[in-house]
Amino acid sequence: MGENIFKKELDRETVFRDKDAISPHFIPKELPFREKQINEITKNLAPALKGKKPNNLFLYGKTGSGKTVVTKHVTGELMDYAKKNKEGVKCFYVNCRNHNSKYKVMIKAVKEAFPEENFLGYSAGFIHDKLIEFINEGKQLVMVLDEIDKVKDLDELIYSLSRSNDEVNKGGLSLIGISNNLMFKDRLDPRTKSSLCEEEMVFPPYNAEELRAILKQRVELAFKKGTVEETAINLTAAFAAQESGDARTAVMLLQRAGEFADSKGVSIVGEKEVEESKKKVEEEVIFNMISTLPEQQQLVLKAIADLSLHSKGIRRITGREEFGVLYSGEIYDRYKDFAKNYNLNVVSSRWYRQYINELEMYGLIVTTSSGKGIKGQTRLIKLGFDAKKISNAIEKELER
DNA sequence: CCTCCACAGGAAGCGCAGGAGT
DNA sequence: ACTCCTGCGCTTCCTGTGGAGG
Repeated sequence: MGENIFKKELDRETVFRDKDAISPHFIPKELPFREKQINEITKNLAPALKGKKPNNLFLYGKTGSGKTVVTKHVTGELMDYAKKNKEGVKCFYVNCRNHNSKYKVMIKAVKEAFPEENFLGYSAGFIHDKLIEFINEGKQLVMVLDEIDKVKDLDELIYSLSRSNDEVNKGGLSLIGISNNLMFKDRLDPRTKSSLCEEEMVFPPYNAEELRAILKQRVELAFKKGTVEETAINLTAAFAAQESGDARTAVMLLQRAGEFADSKGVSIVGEKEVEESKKKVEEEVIFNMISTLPEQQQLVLKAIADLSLHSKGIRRITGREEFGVLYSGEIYDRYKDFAKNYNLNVVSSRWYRQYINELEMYGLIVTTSSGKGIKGQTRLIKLGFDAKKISNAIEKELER
């Protein structure tokens, strides 16, 4: 009673100083351990300032290895310089997850070139001509295509872009392609490949020590002084290093840990908060996995969860006693019951085995071949995560 | 040792949807 | 707009495998 709820919310104690600085989209001024990559990209793009077309560039590296952030940093600097010196250089960034076709990318490009005009609905030919017109004024256009593997007709896109360069006598168009999928290059037309990969660069994952330094830098920007314990940073770095050196998840983990501290009204972020936030992230990952699973696989998983909850639990396997181990056959029987209850069709046992294999690949279950003590040959199946949580998650999904 | 059990997983083929070709 | 093709999810059929039990 009394105090306004918004005032209360705003007055709330927080460990953050500038929360943006720990969001995954933030681009820090300093990018440690990426000097080499920054230099190379800079060297590659510099000719644009002298009116020469830079080489096309292909950047590869796992998620959270700094590809996007480094590229945005360098192109930002380039634009700064160009603006001050009135050079005819323009950079723009496209995430191909949202712009996943040649047409969409081209639209984005001309919109960038002529910001005051609207091009939606125009023919592909018109768009192409418009782009040529822009470059022909002697300008250099640098396109950054993030997640470039998501473009459906990439061969055509790259072909028509490189053809554009032949059609103009001044100016040029170059691109920086970014991907975390190295395999996708093999699916490309050889000409596309050689055009896109005039220069290539690999971004290695960060190790624990590097992650620690990155986190420290971000903590300084985003958190109030003394609110984050050293051990919390170390633990976060260790977690993220385990998970393939992804700096983005590291940053997210710490952000969440801070939010946890705030919501609990604690003024210091310690190991406990980091652990809690990791647990939460993991749960979300599991839930996301389950919700993208086909209905039938959800049923199989539910059968496994249900049996591990309600069976006697302990079984004697090769002398040892193990908890929550199930036979393939009993799971199939339970699955059939579930499917009938939900009025869904029942797949054959052969296909059920296929499901089991896939669930194992996703890491949701663990399987072993049966050994001594069990008649016949079967697979022993165990849930990879807490049965109750999985069971609840599937329950929610099935009541869609 | 042989047979049976309780499966594992390969091969072939079927029906269907959605994209390419014309 | 039409066919044709291809990939996908699935069933059917089949052979293989390691231990239990007589």
